Amino acid sequence: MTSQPDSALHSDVANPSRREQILRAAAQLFAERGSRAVGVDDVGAAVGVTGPAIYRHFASKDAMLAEMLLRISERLLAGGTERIAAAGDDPADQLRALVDFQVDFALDNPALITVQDRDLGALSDPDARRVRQLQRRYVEEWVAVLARLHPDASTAAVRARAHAVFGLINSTPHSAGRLSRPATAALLAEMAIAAATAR
Amino acid sequence: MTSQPDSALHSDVANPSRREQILRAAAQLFAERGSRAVGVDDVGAAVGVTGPAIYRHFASKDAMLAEMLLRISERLLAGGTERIAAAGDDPADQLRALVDFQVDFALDNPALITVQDRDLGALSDPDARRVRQLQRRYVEEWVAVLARLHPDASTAAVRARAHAVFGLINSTPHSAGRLSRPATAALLAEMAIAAATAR
DNA sequence: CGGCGGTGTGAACCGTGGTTAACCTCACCC
DNA sequence: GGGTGAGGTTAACCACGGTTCACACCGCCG
Repeated sequence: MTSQPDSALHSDVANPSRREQILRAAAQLFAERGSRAVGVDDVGAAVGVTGPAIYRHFASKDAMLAEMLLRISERLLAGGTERIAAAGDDPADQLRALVDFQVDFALDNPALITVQDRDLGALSDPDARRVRQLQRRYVEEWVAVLARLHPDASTAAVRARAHAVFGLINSTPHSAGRLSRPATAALLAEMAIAAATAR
Repeated sequence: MTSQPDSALHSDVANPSRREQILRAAAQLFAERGSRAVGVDDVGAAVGVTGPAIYRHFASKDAMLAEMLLRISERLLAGGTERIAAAGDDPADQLRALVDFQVDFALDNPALITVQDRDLGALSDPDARRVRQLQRRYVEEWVAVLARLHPDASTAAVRARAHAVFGLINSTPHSAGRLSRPATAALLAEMAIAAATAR
């Protein structure tokens, strides 16, 4: 799951294609200022290129954002499914696996977390629908696990619980900094489990 | 037509001044689409008026947003201080008071919650600084209480914990709907306390 | 060598949207 | 009853930013 010699059309972390560089820089800028507040020129400048050069790699600014959000949702859904499968049958183990996964993702990609819930509304209707569908499927993974831990709770309550746990873990971008990464991870995981299993 | 001579400069909930109507409509629209995506015309239309009419009540669109965010921060800080004072000396009681307060606020004003952390970056530097200062003071109220409950935790850890609890409670806008208000309030409060006191 | 696809540039185009200007109406008041 | 000021309206102004265009550069392949 690390660097392959890139036979498959440049998707390396070490030597990213220009397209990839743009996507990363854009994610960073979008997270800092909001997608509507950053210009195409800003994104270009961030990778050492002028604004219009972007259009050699993306059809439009909106297409850039759409691809960004779709990727995030896909990564989360795929990762969640995988972690659950690897965790065995005990719902408590599955919960811990999901929590660890989400905590790692949030700590590794605070910018993506921020963009995902701030700029979803800037997408075109069809794109927004696809992203929301992926997000919903991911949430349902959590709901299924939480439902087994709270057998007598309504699905509405379980879903609200899932969203609350996301909110807790995704608070990372707000508290970024002072605490060390492993300490933050341990703290968030502990709190998330406590919140998820409360009552 | 609607104007009612209000002894105290029109700040009624039942019969709000035009200025007040605008602020509320704007908060709603900003929450739904983001401040940069809603036009002055949209805000005007929402209160049955044309766009430029806004300028009879606000110096600019940015001034509108600034006043909105400043009020939120002030209400939170004032409310937090008051609830702590009314809760007595036991930090556990103080925590519960803060949690209940924040839960009520979040459930009563999901739009304001959304706008506050999404559009802070759209403020002018001086306005943003004032809002951040008020927010920081509110956070510090929480930190003080949490510190007494976790005597051997670093301030950085306690601050991260506070942000995580905010994230949990402020998840309301995402899970809005299906569950009844009192049920949601009870669930969020329970989870927040569990997360705040975990370990 | 010569064309060709891929990438980048500066200039120009143009819609959108915040803001201002000029004018209107009407309740209120001396 | 005419002046006044608050609050609206429409039309115009203007800056900003996404997008397109025409052109340049360059590595590569036949």
